[in-house]
Amino acid sequence: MEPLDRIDRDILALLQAEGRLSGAEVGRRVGLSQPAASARIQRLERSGVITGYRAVVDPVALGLNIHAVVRLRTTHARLAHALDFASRVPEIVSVLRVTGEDCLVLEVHCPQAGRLEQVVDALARYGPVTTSLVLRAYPRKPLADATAASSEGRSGPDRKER
Amino acid sequence: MEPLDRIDRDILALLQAEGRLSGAEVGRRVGLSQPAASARIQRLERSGVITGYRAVVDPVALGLNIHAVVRLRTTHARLAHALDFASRVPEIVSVLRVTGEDCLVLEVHCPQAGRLEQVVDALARYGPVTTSLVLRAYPRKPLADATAASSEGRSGPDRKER
DNA sequence: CTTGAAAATAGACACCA
DNA sequence: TGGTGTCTATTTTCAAG
Repeated sequence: MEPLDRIDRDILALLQAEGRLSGAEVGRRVGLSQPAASARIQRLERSGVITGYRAVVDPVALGLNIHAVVRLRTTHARLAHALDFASRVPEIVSVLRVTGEDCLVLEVHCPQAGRLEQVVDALARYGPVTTSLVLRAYPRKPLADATAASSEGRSGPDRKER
Repeated sequence: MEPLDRIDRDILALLQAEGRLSGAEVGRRVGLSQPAASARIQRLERSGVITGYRAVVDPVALGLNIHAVVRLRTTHARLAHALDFASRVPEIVSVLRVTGEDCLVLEVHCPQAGRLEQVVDALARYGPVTTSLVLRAYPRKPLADATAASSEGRSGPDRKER
């Protein structure tokens, strides 16, 4: 679990943007030979930094025209049931258990409003629900290493670049 | 933009789970020859169903120990500035513009609470903010084609399997 | 869509700087 | 650790059925 150096961070940025790059291509872009790049990638995979690779699919291209964020406020007793329900509904693609008034923040992709209504109604069995339609989803950003420089000022001890 | 058949949906499920599968391996698993599988994958890519491939990175492995959902309620005039700010802060990895009281739902990954405080404070310049710490993120599910069968009942016209 | 062959590439290894 | 060269395994592309 060594801290990642500059090259590791570059590799992560590359692979988060283009997950199918070959070791040789990654090497080319970060200034390393193919074996060296492949070795680093393997190290990142084995150490659990890279947990997998996913194809990204466009919801609209699948007819999933409605994207919503649903917040659910439930009781401790009902939480497990709500989670179980959420895990069984394919339209609920993301489940976050959070602190605060709401207990769960869910992301839902549905073909039409009617289906969203069904999902929301079903969720409402577990507690009060707040539904927001997503008007626009901005492109998700890659995760950057905590030691990487940020654009905003920081507090705490001086940052030292390794 | 033909409707996807069963095999296309299987391929999407496979690739959303394991984005680096080869055409040959995909073919094996869906019962197709390698050229046929590769052709379908290309078709899905070119038609915009598959928009890319990403490596998935573990935030904790990067020292990003704090994961939060921040909801921002801002004015129309300030919205553009808030979006601009969000795009410049690497810790803000997801931005959703939504309907309802809140205008934006943001996901933030920070190394420590101090950094989250900075981000939240900065966001608060654009309007009232509600912050929830993520206690647990359940694994994201693959997107399933709208024509695929769901576990819950549905309304509207009878479903017909093709 | 399948099979079969060819061309291109990627990944793995051994050895050296 | 990284670079080079090489060898092998895979992949992809293409021609034909």
